[in-house]
Amino acid sequence: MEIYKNEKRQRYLEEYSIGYLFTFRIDEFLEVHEYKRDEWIIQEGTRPDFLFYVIEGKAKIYVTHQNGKVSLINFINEEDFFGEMELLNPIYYTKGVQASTKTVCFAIPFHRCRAKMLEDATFLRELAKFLSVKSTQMAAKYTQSLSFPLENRLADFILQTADGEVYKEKHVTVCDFLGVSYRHLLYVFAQFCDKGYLQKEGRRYRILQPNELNGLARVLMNE
Amino acid sequence: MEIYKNEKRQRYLEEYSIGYLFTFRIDEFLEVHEYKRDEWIIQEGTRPDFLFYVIEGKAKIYVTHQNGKVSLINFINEEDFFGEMELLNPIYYTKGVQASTKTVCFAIPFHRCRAKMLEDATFLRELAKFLSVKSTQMAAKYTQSLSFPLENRLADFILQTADGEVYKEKHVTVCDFLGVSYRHLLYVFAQFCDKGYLQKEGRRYRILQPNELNGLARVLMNE
DNA sequence: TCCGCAATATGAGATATCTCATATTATTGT
DNA sequence: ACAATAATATGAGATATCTCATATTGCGGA
Repeated sequence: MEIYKNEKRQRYLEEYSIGYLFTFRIDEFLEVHEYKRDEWIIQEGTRPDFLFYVIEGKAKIYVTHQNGKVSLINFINEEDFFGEMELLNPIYYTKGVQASTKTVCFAIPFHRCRAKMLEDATFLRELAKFLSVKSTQMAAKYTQSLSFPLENRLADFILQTADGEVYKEKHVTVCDFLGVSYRHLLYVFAQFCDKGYLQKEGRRYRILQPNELNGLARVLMNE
Repeated sequence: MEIYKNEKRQRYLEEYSIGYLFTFRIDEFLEVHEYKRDEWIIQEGTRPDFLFYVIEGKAKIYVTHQNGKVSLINFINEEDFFGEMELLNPIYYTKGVQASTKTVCFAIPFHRCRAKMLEDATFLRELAKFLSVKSTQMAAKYTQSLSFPLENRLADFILQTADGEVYKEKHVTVCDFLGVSYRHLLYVFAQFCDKGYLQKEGRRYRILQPNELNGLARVLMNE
C-alpha cells in the first residue's frame, strides 16, 4: 500500500473531487491510498480505520465461512464506498476487501471525521441512497439464487461482465461469486458451448448467440 | 385498512413517539394506519405514497419472479421502516408488503415530508444505520444460502422463531422464506424428527434437543 | 352446516449441484 | 529458466433439491 503525498495527492483531490458529497470541507482530511492487485485493503475480522471511496480500479468483498468455503459477496467499483458498516455500526463482523486491480481510494479517517460525517445531511443522504441500492441488489441476488438454476444466473453474469463479445473472467472467482462448485460451473459452460451460445477460444469464450443468453438472463429480472 | 383519527390517533402518537428519529416536528404529519392480517400494505409493482414505520404487528416483503415462484425476502418487525427504497430512489421496482398479523404503522406522506426528511441529519443517520444492518443481513443470508444446505439454515430458523420449545410456523411461508420446495422442507423436518431433535405434535413441533439444532445453526455464523 | 380452498403429507422419479480424485496447463517468484 | 503454485479440465459417484401426482386434513365463508 502506498500513500500519495503532496503534489500527487493534490492532483487526485482536484481530479476526483468528492466535495459535493459533503457539506463540510472534506479535502483536508482525505488520504489517497494506492493498493496493488490482490492486495488486501481490509483484513477480514479486523476493524478498519477509514471509510473508503474508490476512485480508480476495483475490488472484491469476501467472507470466509466456518466450513472453509469462501463467498465473494460483491464487487466494488469506482465511485463506491466501503467501510461504511464500520462507520455506522459499533459492532460488526468486518468482511475482507481485496483489490482486483491496482486500486486508488480516498481514505477518510474515522477518528477525525466520524462525528462530522454523522452530522452531515448531504453525506448521509448519499450514503443512505448507496446503501438502499446495495441492499436491494443483495435482496435480488438472494432471491434469484434461490429461485433459478445456475444456467440463468451465469447467463446474466456473462453478459454483465463480457468485454464486447469476449468473456474472460476467471472461473475460480466466478465460483465464489455465484456460489457454485468449480465442477458445476464448468458443466454449465460446456452446455453453453454445446448449444452454440458460446465458443471456447483458449481460456476465453466468444459469445456467439447473445440473444439466447439474454433469454436466460431476462428471466431473472423484473427488478 | 383503517386510518385512526382524533383521540385514537393521538393515543398512538403519544405512546409510540418517534419524534427522537427526527429533528423537525414529525407528529403533525403522521397518519396511523391499521391493516388486517393478510392485507396487502403495499402492492407489488406500484409506488407507495408513504414511508412506513411499524409500531405493532409484523409483515412480510414478497417478490414474484417471472417463473411464478414467490420469494419471501424478509420479515418486517416492530420498529422497522419500509417504503424507504421509494423515498430514496426515483426508480425502483416495488416489492409487495403483506401484514402477517394485525399491524399498526405510522405512515409518513412523501408529498408533505420527503424534502424535510432528506434534509434531516438525525433521520438520515437512523435510516442509514437501519439500511446498513439490513444490507448486511441480506448479504449474510445470501452467502449462507449458497454455502450451506437447508439443514443448517432450517435449524437456525427454527431456533429464531420458536416460542419457547414449541415451533409453529407455517410450512408454506417457510418454503418461500428459505427458498426451497415444500417437499424438501418436509424431508428435512422428517430427518430432524428421526434424529430426535424435534417431536411432531399435531401440526407443531416440540424442540427436544436444542443443542443439536444449535450446532447446526452455529455453523452459519461468524457475522 | 357444508363446501371449497389452503395447508399438510407422502411417494417416485428427475435434475442440479457437490465431492473427490487425477491430469494438464498457466503464472509467478527467485 | 525452473520449480512451485494457481488455474483449468474431466470423470465417476454421491446427495441435495425439485417436480409432479395424489391424499388427507383444517378452516373460513355462504
